[in-house]
Amino acid sequence: MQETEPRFDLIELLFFAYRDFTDDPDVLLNKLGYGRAHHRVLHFVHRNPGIRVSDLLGILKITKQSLGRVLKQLVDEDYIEQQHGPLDRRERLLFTTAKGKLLAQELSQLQTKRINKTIDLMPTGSDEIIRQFLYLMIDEKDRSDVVRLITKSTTKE
Amino acid sequence: MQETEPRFDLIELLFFAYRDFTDDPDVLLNKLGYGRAHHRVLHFVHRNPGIRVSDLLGILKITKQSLGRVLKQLVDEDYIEQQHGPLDRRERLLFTTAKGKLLAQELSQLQTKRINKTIDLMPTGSDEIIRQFLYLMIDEKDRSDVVRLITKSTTKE
DNA sequence: AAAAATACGTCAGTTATGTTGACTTATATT
DNA sequence: AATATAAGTCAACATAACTGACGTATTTTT
Repeated sequence: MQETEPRFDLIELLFFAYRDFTDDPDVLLNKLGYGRAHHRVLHFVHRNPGIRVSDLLGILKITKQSLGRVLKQLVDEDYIEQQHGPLDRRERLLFTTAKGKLLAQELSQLQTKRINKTIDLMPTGSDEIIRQFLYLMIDEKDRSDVVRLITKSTTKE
Repeated sequence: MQETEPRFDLIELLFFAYRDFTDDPDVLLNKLGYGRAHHRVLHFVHRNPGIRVSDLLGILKITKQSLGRVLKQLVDEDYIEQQHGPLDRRERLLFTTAKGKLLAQELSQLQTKRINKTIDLMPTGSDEIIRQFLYLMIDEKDRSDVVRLITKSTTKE
């Protein structure tokens, strides 16, 4: 059996980089009594206004029950609102409220700052290499879904 | 207030890439009844043979009680063994057993395969850019600690 | 029109992983 | 001898995930 030399450098850098990357939002979220689960839900609703519950489940890859708990809190506290689907009334389409948009922006600002500080220190063209690396690290079967998500609405307002 | 344009592309790529990156080991670990916490402990003990409990706590940034629970299982099931410190007998230095080394290797093989498959598809020199990016994403205060960890023992055997 | 499928929600119980706080034991340092 | 340190332990709790079963509204199929 051929043993590939382990890439401990990248394995460990990914671990530490991701930990600090998620820590900035976590600090703000904890002040509001929210966790990372709320962040993910708010983020993807913000980025995909009118997303259906079942599509959100598909993105997050969690169960309906898990989503239900955090979604209920976000709706109760007026960060997210639900509307019946115009064609199919069974659907509950999800939107961020003004309050929700603001929080989502604050959270993405924190992460954007860390990213921009980093990119600014690197050679021109690095960001394209990094995007490509992260893209190729995703399971092949999921890549087209991710591209569709990322290239979507720039959420201008 | 100046609004920086949010980097949704990198924010979301990081989310999906990290999810799939950790999913490979998770599948194997679940078969053994272990979770991600066990993985982290096993990994850092494997990479730092003879590490003290308190230093491991510093790396993982969890409490003694949390570590205690998973560490006890790994010791009981013969993946990790403890030895008294030769100079200070209060210390319990941690080592992987043969069984533990094997599992740690299998887990890092899975992650290494994903990394190498990715790097192979990219232009020469990309890995240095990626390393730099991940390094600079880490909190400045922690970078020297991380470098010390990463450049350590290549765990040859 | 009736039956089946779908979208969503909910109740109840479980697991994994983290937390605080208080205390113990062994050993080293002052 | 007194104090500090390294590690472990007991108890209680929080969060975020899980499974399984079931209910309700609505749409689609037969």
